[in-house]
Amino acid sequence: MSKPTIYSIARRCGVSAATVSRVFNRPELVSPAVRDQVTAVARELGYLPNPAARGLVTGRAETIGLIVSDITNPFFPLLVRSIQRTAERMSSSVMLVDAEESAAAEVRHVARLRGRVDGVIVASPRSSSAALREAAKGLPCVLLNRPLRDLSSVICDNTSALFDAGEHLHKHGHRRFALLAGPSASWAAARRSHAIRRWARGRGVELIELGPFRATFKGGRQAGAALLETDATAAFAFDDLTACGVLAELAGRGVPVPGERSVVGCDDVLLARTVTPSLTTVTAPMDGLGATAVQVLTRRIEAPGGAPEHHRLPGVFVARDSTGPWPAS
Amino acid sequence: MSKPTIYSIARRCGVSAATVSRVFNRPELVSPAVRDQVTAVARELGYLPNPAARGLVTGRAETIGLIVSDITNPFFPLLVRSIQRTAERMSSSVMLVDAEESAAAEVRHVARLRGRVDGVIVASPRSSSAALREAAKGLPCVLLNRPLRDLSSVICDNTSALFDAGEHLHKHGHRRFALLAGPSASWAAARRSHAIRRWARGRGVELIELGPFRATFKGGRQAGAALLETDATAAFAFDDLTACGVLAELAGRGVPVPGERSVVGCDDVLLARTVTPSLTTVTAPMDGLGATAVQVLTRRIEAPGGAPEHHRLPGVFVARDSTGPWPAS
DNA sequence: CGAAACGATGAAAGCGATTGCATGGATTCT
DNA sequence: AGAATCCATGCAATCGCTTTCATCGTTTCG
Repeated sequence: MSKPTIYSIARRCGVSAATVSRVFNRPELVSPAVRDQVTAVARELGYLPNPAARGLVTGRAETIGLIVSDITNPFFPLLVRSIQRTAERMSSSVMLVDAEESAAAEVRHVARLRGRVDGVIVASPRSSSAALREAAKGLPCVLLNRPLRDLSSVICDNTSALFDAGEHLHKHGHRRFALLAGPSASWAAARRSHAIRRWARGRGVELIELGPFRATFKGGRQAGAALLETDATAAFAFDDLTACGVLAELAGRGVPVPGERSVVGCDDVLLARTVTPSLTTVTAPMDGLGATAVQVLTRRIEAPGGAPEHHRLPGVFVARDSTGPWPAS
Repeated sequence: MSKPTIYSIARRCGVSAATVSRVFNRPELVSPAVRDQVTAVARELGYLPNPAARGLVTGRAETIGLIVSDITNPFFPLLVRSIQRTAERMSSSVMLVDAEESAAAEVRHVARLRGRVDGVIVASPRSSSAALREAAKGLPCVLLNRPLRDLSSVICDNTSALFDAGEHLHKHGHRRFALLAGPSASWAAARRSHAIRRWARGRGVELIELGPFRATFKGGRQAGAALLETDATAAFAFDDLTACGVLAELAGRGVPVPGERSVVGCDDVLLARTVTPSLTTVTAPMDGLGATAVQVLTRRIEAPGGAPEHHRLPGVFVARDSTGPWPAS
């Protein structure tokens, strides 16, 4: 007994295959009686439409591709989850691909995905803009955390939240700050550094720039060590992972946080709430980012001609325990 | 100018579509001259075979499904990466689905995947054995970290590594141990607890059983608190995440590790090397687990009738800085 | 030299669905 | 009542590819 098809159902119901197809796609075109019978038989036989066959005629795979630069980065899991949820609501599946931090792999993978998916989301791409543009040619594509004029993009803007972070520290009495810069190839790193510089200049406080450091725990430890060679009392880490490294380094050297130094992270990954002390950071609107990306992509899939959309979602500052008054009360 | 198909290529080359198809699938059947010409024209036109059309006739999607119980658990990223690599080598893609810790979602997702994939890997399933069996009926399936007679499985066995861990601690002078049990629904947790109990009994040392605790950082902090109410000098945490929680709790209360207490984790996730002190733990052979799972699945896809395979890969004990002599020297 | 074997190619039949068009019976309008 | 609509359904083409079988020109062998 091979897999049930619309034909086996049609035969059993004494109708044509077209009618069976309609029952699933345009039920309003079928009389209630037939509709019910077909539905019943389909269930009984355990019928499942063949996606390949459907895809062949509709030209849709009902699947989107998601390329992440590094799946081991704690930033991504929540993003993936949010994207998956949204996609599922639009009844598409997600093909996840990990580029393992390689720009080359990134474009290779969008090439591979082409044809198997209706469009792709590239999260925090490492590739050059030119490479991305080329790779996405003729394929609906949304960039996450990387603006690019001719492609759609959804970015998280932490500028104002970082201002808030600065103000928070300033109010606590801090006057000498350290900027622990992230990887120079990262658009987000550049943007964050820029925001912090701007704030410091506007506030007229001292800003010591260190780095760039890699966006890893280890990079954070190095940043922590570098921090201790300055007399900055508060530091902006590139992201939470780095901030955790800083925390670990300071803890290892017996430097109390926030007693002697305050540290702020960025992104608010799971880790941020769980380290000790819990991280003061900037919450990225993960759900919003993922949902928006999927929606924009869906729009581009349905109207491939349309103009690229650009969305900017703000992060929000959240104070926890890694920042405190200076001098310590 | 619509997408190139084997027909457009065939026309341009003055051959039949069948020949073009053969060039890609059974090149040895085509004369070198024709083969080269077709290849050249295909490249020139940017031809890509349509997976839906191919899938329709071959019945293969060249895709495998991967269901993880919780993508935010640091155990998974490396596993995903390894599975993806292996799948890619067999030129299949991976559809990743996060079950968000829900048993119901797990089986729902394997149902959804059915038809879109050639088979599925379910990693650390939460569902009941009966539910899994039912869900996998007629679909090639491999379970990761959950043995089940009638389905194939690949499991990581830490029994002997945990013995090593015990011996390591015993040699360091520890005589009173705590077992911080993991979630009762987890097969891995049960197995680990069992191994530790067996070792302790064999060694004739005292074992204080605490828990079960959730397999989260927070669960770990609770476990840490519970640990401090006993006079055990060394503790076996369920996994690294939990162990990190324990470490954080002890650090928060000013209890030096490994000075006053030793802690061992399990899995050796990225986190384990990066926390302070770095975790003594049991390294899971991630690459092996992922690769084996994909290979077994491939075999089941190609020979759906075959008997289920069961693979057991041992973890290996690795001593780092969270364990030390007792009493401290 | 004729028969057998072979190698390269083409014609055509699906794979399982969607969908535009035709059909025919029932309903509604004048 | 006859014409005009409308609704439910069927027919058949189509999506792009794979694959079996037939064909036909060459080579090889006895």
